[in-house]
Amino acid sequence: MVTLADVAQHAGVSASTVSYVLSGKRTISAVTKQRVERSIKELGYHPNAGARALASSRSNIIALMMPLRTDMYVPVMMEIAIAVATNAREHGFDVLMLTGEEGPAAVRRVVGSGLADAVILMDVELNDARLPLLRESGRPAVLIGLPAQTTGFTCVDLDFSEAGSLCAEHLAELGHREIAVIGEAPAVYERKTGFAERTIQGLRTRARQLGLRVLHRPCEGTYAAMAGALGQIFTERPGITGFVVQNEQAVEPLLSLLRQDRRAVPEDISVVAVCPEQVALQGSVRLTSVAIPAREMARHAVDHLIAKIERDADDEVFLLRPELVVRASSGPAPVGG
Amino acid sequence: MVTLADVAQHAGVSASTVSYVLSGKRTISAVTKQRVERSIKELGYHPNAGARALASSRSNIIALMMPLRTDMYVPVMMEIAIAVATNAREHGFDVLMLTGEEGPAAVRRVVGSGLADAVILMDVELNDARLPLLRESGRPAVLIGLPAQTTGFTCVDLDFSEAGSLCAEHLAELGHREIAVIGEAPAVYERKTGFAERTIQGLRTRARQLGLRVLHRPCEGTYAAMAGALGQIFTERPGITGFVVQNEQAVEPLLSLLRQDRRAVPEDISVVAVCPEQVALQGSVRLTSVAIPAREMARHAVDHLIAKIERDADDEVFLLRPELVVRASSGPAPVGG
DNA sequence: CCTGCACGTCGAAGCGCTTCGATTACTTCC
DNA sequence: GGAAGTAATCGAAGCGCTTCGACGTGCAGG
Repeated sequence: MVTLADVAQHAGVSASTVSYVLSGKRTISAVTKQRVERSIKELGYHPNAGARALASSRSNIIALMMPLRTDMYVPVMMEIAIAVATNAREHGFDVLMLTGEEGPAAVRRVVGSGLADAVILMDVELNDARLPLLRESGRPAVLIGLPAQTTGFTCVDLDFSEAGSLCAEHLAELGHREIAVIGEAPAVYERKTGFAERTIQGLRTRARQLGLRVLHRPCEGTYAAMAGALGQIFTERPGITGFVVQNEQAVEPLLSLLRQDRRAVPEDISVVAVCPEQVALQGSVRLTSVAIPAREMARHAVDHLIAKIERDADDEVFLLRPELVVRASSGPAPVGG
Repeated sequence: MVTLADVAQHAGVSASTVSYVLSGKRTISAVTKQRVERSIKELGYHPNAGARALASSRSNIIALMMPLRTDMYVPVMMEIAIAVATNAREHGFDVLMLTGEEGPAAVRRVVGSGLADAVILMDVELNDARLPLLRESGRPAVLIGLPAQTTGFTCVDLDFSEAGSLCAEHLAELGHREIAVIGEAPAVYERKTGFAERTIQGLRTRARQLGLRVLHRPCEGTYAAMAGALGQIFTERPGITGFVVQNEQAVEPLLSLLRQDRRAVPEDISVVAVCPEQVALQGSVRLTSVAIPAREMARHAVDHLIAKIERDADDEVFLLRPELVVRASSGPAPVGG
């Protein structure tokens, strides 16, 4: 194992000089710098992470706490995770992956031991047990999601309320008067993550203003569940001509069932989804949708976290503006509907 | 920040005693032990990870190198990642998430700096550029997947060849004589990950023995691609009555298109999938399938890696035995087919 | 009674790095 | 021409932990 001292000796300088070449925290002459850099390369030197962390009390590691459950938004979570990792690397940070398994204790452990310099929390619940711990730890943190109480944290999320509102607007503009919202599985609502509620609330508010009638049904993302829900929905409200779906797993079942039911999309029924772009593009119908911008969220989260670590930036709440893209699944309400 | 020394002082013992209480590497009297443990609790002490790593040259971190691309097997990857993390924690290890982005350099960095004690590589290609680096680093490593040259590594993977074989057998037993295999997207084959090839090869070998005629078509997991492929397939081989699908994204498009085509599953057409259990259970039809056992793979990988770290266990190749579960998507070949 | 051995504890060295003065050698400016 | 500064480098302290050897103590065996 090659150490700083080895490099110093090889280059004929002191250890501190090598360190300063590496960190750039003091001016070093071009000649010395080159000599040191050559030695580093020749010896194949890699600074020891542990020693570095100990001496500088900075690990250059960000902890990313992921949801344990894989029942929801898997692609989004994965995309966020990968984007966080990629982005963090650009700032010289690595990412430690924590699962929900360990619960709030994980936060204490990772932060208390100085393993991570900062934390990103995914799948944040309204009254998340991890938040008080994190707050008192004083470590920089960014939440992906929106808890009830945001003080002390930077939060990044899609403005789901606005997303819901956009969906209502779009369908209203197309002349629809009665719509159904297929929501996430009931478990998601029970978990109090907030985003599902915010969507439906934003949608309802706008719908009221526009004179749109709304029926909301949480629904598991299986064919069976969807078939059940759909039957009920049409029995209860035969006049429904529009669907808003916020449950990526439910999208294909819905489309497939409508097809079996001889209801044409978009001629008879319009469908708008709140889902990752990929889902909207890849299904049997190119969906009119509001995208969930996973990468952008990850980018914001990491950038802000780094800013907090390095020059302790202020807390902020980033509510990303949703955009509705019209594709092939929505159209004018059928005449006489 | 509370240190070992603080705890020692508070408990009225020396620092080394505290250390030994923590590690259990020397016998400590019950009395002292309790006293120390109380002090630890009272002071809220957390050992500093950096100092520990420096002193012991063990970081208790495993690096998990994930595929960058999210074009394939996302749920499987995610499930593996989470299972790896969960499992590692049970052994007192944390998991550092590396993406493919950085390429082989990531291996060098993480291993050279002592950031990680060991590495798990996912999405291993036949002649993966990371392998030589890893081999010369001498760090314990486990590969998920099967490269051309396995010496020096422990590998964990599903026995895809056997999986293919099982699919052929099942369809042959049901009386099918001509089948089609819907494979992964062409890009997956070009990438030379091997598993897709192994499946088709195992399937072909068994099919030959059983007098089964096979048509193999790699296919993107979109409706459009699937529609195109399906058209071609039935034109080319109208007698086909069975499908084997190894592309989780293609499963629903296939079922949906068959339905539109008025071909009933399983009466007219049998479908067998090689996919995660969840996909097999959640679609419009409960699929006869060979499961991809993500968790089991993760468990094997972590357990063996820990064994290598702690008592440097031998390299092994774990080829998990696939199991075909019969569900609603396969049945006897139609008479006169 | 002394030797030998296990047990329980301590002290000190050292892991590889960062960082804070201190030092030296030049400039620059009045 | 000397004071004052600046640039480039070095030495040493110390980050918080692990670990090795040493040092009592108490007890069994000869």
